[in-house]
Amino acid sequence: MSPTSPLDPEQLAAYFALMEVSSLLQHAVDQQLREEGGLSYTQFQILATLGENPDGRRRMTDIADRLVHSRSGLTYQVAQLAKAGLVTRESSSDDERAVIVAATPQGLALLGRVLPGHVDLVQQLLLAPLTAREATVLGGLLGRIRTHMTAIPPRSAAPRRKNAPKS
Amino acid sequence: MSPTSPLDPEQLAAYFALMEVSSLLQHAVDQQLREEGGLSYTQFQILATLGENPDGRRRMTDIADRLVHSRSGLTYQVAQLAKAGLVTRESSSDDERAVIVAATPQGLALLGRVLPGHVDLVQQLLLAPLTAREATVLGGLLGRIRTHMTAIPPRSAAPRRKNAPKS
DNA sequence: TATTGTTATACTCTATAACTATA
DNA sequence: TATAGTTATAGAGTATAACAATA
Repeated sequence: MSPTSPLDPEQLAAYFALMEVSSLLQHAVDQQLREEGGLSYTQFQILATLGENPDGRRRMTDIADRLVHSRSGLTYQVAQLAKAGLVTRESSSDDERAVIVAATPQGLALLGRVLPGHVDLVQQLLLAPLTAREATVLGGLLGRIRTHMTAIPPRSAAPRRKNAPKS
Repeated sequence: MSPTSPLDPEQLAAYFALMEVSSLLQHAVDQQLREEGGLSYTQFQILATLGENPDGRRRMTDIADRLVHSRSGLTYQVAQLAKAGLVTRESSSDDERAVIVAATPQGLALLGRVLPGHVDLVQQLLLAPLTAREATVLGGLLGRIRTHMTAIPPRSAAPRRKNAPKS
């Protein structure tokens, strides 16, 4: 009655190391962002997503799709950013239902101010012990996993989402 | 004024992929654990830590060290587990200050009930797209990073913890 | 009818600081 | 004095469900 093989030690080690490394990294990065910019990691990600676009704008739904959030969670976070004057919200002219989030000059400035320290930290914590080639290998493997995870989301172990509310 | 090189595309890709993969995996795993066992991922980790020991016991501090928590956060989580009858707490006979957390039979039973689905999910989401060799390589790289992160925690970007409460 | 987004609400979790007790 | 752990408290974040408006 075991649908899959029970993970050999090598696989277990990979899993544990992944979880521990990402946990430590998230913690450290979140702290740096709060100290240097008063931003949570989530807020930073939203701002960085906006910064990627040349015009610094993006639809709510597009942001949500990238960052896993529930809609309401994104509304909350964007409201925080707006309160801080880092983004603005306007309704789209194309689709009156849609809301376009735009980074303000202050938002982009803060992003620019926080980014160097962020990059430094990632460099020191995550990449320092790897050669350039190893970093590429790591990125390649994780990239494939990401593709797999986002493509195969049947999530077979937790399939019914709308059928069995369980209680 | 750039203390470190600004991350080439390969490095950036590795960083982003790591964060996205771990985020997706955490989310999926947390959901499975809640559905099948009513456990948060943190609670599962505590229980699993106890399960590792032959006698199913461990000191609070030892758990906290492994799982990054603040003391009070661990107290809270262990209290939740105790409330659910999954662990008990007794003061150590060696050191009257210390508290020993022990998994109850129900706790170990729940762990056993939840583990197969957990392993399956990790297998399907994380490991399926990798060959055995690749999993080993991934684990090796991440293991080295973990060692580095836990050994070098000068956390140079956020050093003073007790000096500058900042406000 | 389906989609976009917000709101209300309730809950989980985390962290800080003050505190107790033992070493 | 230093260490182990708890408590009080307060805040941040998240999710669900109900809702309004547009497509």
